[in-house]
Amino acid sequence: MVNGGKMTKRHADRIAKALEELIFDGTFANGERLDEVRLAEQFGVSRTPFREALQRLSLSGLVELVPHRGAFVRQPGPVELIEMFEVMAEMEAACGRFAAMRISDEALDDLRAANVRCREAIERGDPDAYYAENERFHQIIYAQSGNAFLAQEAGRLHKRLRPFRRQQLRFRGRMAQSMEEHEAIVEALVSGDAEAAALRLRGHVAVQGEKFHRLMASLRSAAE
Amino acid sequence: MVNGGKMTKRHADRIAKALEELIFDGTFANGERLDEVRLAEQFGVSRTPFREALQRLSLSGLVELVPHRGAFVRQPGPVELIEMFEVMAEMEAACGRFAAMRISDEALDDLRAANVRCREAIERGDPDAYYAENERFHQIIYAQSGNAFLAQEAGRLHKRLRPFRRQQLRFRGRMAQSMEEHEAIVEALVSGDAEAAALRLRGHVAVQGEKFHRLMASLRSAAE
DNA sequence: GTCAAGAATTTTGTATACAAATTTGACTTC
DNA sequence: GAAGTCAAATTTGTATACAAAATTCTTGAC
Repeated sequence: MVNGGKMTKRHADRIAKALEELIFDGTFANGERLDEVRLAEQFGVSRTPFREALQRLSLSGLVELVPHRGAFVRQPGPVELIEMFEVMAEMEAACGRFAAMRISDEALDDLRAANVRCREAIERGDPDAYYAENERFHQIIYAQSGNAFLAQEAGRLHKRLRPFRRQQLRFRGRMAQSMEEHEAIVEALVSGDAEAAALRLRGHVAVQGEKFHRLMASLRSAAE
Repeated sequence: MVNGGKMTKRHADRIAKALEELIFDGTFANGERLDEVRLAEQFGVSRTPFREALQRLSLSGLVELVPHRGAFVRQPGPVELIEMFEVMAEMEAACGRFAAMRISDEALDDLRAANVRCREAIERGDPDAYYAENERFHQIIYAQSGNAFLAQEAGRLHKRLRPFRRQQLRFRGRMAQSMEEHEAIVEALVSGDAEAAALRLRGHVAVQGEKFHRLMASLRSAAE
């Protein structure tokens, strides 16, 4: 019972979301300080709810809150990014390991359906549609881990890495490869092979080899 | 650069820590509402920093913040607890997998030293000392994963589960068994066997078989 | 010209005051 | 007597005012 989709009209919520977007978008540069008075006024609220929003973002790691100094946006650097992907890979592997034993038939159908739409998106050459279905694919696996806590944590990290994962798909041939990996993952889940599911999901998410260079390249371009 | 041990004198920090303790200790019952005005006064501060503290605790999952209703302490129930231990086991397994390849010789010595002190604690029949060294053992492995992000996440969850892990050690024979598992883990790390390290750490942390019943029993007694 | 010390200014942290929303209780009605 | 409705009273959410800390700018000495 986690305040299911109730439309909260709290200013703090709205601002936290907005700031999150602006940080993801790169509107705010990396070390930039978020001026409380200026931005609060810009959002049309007082400092109190604005600071609440900052508090939350600091716990998500998007801003660093230095005592008596202010809030600074904190984009992950190359090292931290690699680390986060490493953890993401392990989390997805864990989800896959559990899901192999716990997934429902309906969910398997949903995965297959998502993959079909993925393939259609590739044929249309539509990376956005592909990304949307890819997202759905992974969310299903999180949920089917049968572990709500794990699903939540995986979702959190996924959200944080979203812009970077998205970027990765724009590289030539990656969508097709990703597609094949998806199908191998479903196959492992269908046959209930926990280790294979874990291994394939880890490999699917892990940033290694060519993917590593591509990530670094995208980082460099983002920095300019 | 995450504000390393700097002694912050912010009220919000102090109160967040204090509340955390009180919730862990079970001073606050499960669904209990945390009255802002009463508790803020009790802590000798105004509502503003007190609410900041609540915000943080809500993001750690220790309290649920219902809009326009208040803050309610949220002790994990049996299901969530099992789920959290499941994730903890996977995280430690991941730490072990990485550490097997990345651990330093000094850290291996530290692990052996911690184990020696563990054994001494058992001989003295001192569960508190054992727990302290056990904690150290695991923290070393987190750090030696060579992944600061993973180490941080593992540490967070470890902290959250601390009271329950501690309780587990009080059961007859568990310390000795835990000790053996520690040594098997070190052995795997020494030989650089990533899969063995992961497997053994997962098994060490996982709550299954007899441990499950014990956890349930301790929960029941805590509820009364 | 550079560096240091200190005052002025800016900015964060906290307290208080006010507004909005929810809960509670009384009163009415069936 | 029970249920519904409306008003009073809490209680949360937000704005503003004040205090404390840090930064910046000025001023003076070497």
